Amino acid sequence: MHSINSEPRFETPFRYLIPSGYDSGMRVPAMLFGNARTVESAWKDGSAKQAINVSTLPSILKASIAMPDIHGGYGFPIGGVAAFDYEEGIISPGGVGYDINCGVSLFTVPLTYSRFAERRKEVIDEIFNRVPSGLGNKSSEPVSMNDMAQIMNEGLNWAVNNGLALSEDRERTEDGGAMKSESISGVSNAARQRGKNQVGTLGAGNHFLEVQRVEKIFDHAIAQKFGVDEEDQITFMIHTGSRGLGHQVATDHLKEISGKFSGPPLRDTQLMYAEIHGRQGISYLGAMAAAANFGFVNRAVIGWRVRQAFRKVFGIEESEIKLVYSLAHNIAKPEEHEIDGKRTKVMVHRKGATRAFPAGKAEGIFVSTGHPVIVPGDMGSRSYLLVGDVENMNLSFGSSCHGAGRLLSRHGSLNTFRESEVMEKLKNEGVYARFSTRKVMLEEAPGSYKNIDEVIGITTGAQLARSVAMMKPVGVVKG
DNA sequence: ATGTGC
Repeated sequence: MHSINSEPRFETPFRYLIPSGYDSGMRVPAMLFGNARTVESAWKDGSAKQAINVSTLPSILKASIAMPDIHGGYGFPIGGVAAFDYEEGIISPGGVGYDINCGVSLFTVPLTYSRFAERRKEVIDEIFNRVPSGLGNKSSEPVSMNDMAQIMNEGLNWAVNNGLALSEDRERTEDGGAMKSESISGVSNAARQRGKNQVGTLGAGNHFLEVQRVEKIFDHAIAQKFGVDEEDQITFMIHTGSRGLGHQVATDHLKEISGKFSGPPLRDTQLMYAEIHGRQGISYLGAMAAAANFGFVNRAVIGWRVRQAFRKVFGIEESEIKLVYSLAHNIAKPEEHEIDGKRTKVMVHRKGATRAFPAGKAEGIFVSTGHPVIVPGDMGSRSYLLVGDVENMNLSFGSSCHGAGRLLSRHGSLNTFRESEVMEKLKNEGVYARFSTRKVMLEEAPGSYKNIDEVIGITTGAQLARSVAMMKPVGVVKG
């Protein structure tokens, strides 16, 4: 049926090609970074098919790309990267996801593990009490609508001006924590109302706050430049996004774009898109940037609460706790890439994928090292700090993976695990955990996620990123 | 992922 040239195949041990001849609608190939097992899993759960669907969209360039942690998402796969011609191309809210600027931040604390362990429970309880978590949970200090406008327009600058972040945090945040928004008028009043009560809140599901111990440093020179000085050092990681505000922005714009869509029939209505420079595209992009800025502020404010908790328990000044990096793994942004030997401006969609430009290409202070890539594992497992590798500009639009990906469904986890054994397992692993609900504890139980080491092995083996350090959780706060 | 499932 297919010619030999259109058969999907491994081009290299970690690169699986689905040629554009595989399916009549494909405009470009689909390229899955993975091994035999992850690729099989992508065919099984439908996410490989989703990557193929993305390759049929107008103005897509080079390839529809997937990271080794690919799994099914809304229209576009999670773990997907797709770039569209900037001048005449499209923007698709499904290629960003509902949780706009879902992302991760990593901080270092000047404490060794042994000193931390003496007061582990005290400081984790302190963090749990200062950082609201769980579905629908609200900030203890709602901001004004005027603040909301500033947060959406100026991003992290708002947090710095209000004493909730350090000035230096800006150079350690993607895009300085302030994406340019043409206009925030595309953020509905409902979205703003949801956001004003959620500054500094963690949320639920796989969002978490984790205190960690640096277990292994792979690249001492890069680690030191990132501020990760030695093994046994304490770090903390925050994984959350733009909460109800970003979700509302996605909902509003998908509805608006779908209602007036006039393009050719889509394979999947969830692939709905707008022209980048059309009225709807401009409106969505402005609102998306506003939500992204809210996400950067949210992670920064949570980081500030944790800094305060460490000050209270250990007497460490906020300024001694350094941000390594805060990044977005659900975002679309204009970038320049070389395609077929030509510099081309593209709108890169990364959904469950991390920008990871290598040395020489990276933004600001990271030009000499490459961008840090923060890859959280599941609780009780480990997380990785990577750095963009030189080859990835040609392979993946300078992108890397973002996490482990679920193994069991939420429902499956609820049926599989028991409260007592989860707590026992965490305790045995040396993790003190606080949860706002029992349901989330079970849904996020160790064993619910794929092995993070396999994802990292593929990511580094495929030369998307290089390992810098590995961290083990020692305390967890979850929704 | 998300104040409201199919």
